[in-house]
Amino acid sequence: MPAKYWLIKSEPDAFSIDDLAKAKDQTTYWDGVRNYQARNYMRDEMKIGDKVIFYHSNAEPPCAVGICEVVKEGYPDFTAFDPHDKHYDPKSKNDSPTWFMVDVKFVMKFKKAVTLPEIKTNKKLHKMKLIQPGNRLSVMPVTKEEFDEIVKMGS
DNA sequence: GCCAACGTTGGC
DNA sequence: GCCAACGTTGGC
Repeated sequence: MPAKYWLIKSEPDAFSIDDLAKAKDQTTYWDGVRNYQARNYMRDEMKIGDKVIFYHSNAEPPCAVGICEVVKEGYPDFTAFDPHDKHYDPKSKNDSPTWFMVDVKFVMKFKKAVTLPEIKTNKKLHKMKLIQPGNRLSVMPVTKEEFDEIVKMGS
């Protein structure tokens, strides 16, 4: 199975790529996703070694800022079990979790952030889910071509 | 801070 | 099962 390519969004105020680079083992668990489609991607399709674009949403400007990779495949998002956690969800039970997450590890930060306007004006990226109206998925697949193009724009 | 786009929830 | 209300996301 060849590696797949993904894009994950984070608000830099909450968790930025620099936070990931500084994290223990430069690795974090991608918790708090409470969207079924994104959940399915993490639970079923993201595999160890898959490459992931790290995207800053709600930034000025919004931009792709670097790359990380999947180091642990879908497992229950335990933050959903903790009533004190911001992402607590009483629907999710230990024996039948509703929500899943993966672990990602820092790979590199782009020399130059690739901004949303740049992505929108690049013809090769017109098909990206990211720029389709109304798409608010925080985890989404990208093609190898799109991934390579963004890496090229960022270096 | 605003608001459009959506997903989810809950009353019926 | 419909649909209005509500909450969240995320660009601007």
